[in-house]
Amino acid sequence: MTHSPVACISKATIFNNLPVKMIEKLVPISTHQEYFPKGSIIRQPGDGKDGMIFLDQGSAKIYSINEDGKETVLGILNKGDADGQQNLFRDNIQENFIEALQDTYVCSIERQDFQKLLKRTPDLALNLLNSFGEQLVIIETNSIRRNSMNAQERIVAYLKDLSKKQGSNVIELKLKKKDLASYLGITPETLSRKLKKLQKENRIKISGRRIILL
DNA sequence: CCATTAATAGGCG
DNA sequence: CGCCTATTAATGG
Repeated sequence: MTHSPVACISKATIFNNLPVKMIEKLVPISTHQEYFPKGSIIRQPGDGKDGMIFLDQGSAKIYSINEDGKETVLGILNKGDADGQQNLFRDNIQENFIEALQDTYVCSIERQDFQKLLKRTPDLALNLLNSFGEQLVIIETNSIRRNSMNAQERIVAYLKDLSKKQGSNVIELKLKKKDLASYLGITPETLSRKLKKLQKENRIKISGRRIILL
């Protein structure tokens, strides 16, 4: 498959309102189409990688590992999504893992290069800021849900979000159920039971990773 | 196929 | 609800 850097960058939502001219400026400072097979680690603590990444193809999960060796899924990246914008501004130590859920192609931009460009490109800064805001809302929403909603409510809320986002009552789960459970802050067992309960109550229909909202 | 991982089930605190 | 264990299903080589 041929790869156009411009097209690739355009797909990244943080850059999607930028004129082509500006995107072209990004091309020379970006690395394109690094390939990560399904299950491989894209980023991890101590890998020395510095900068942001975005997904050209595939999907990935962001997670951290606590003292007990258990992982908490913090978020999902889908095609066109970006992560690590913070790294463009501050010298961060990578504290999370990012793992490819499918065969994934990743493009990236280094902080140093980006900062220079940012200084001459105010529109870029604006877009980035908006993107930050969105992510903040998502993270906050999930955080609030974890604190104030019970397991079943969180599951339903999540399913509704996804339905809205995918524009259909038929939902395709990108995450394994154990990862989804982690993301929702519950155990896989509880997720499994609640889903079954919801199905029994005729609120959803489950077939594997496909769930239909009724 | 076999081996490993994921999902479900049931019991218990 | 989470944790533990057992069983079954799915996945990958």
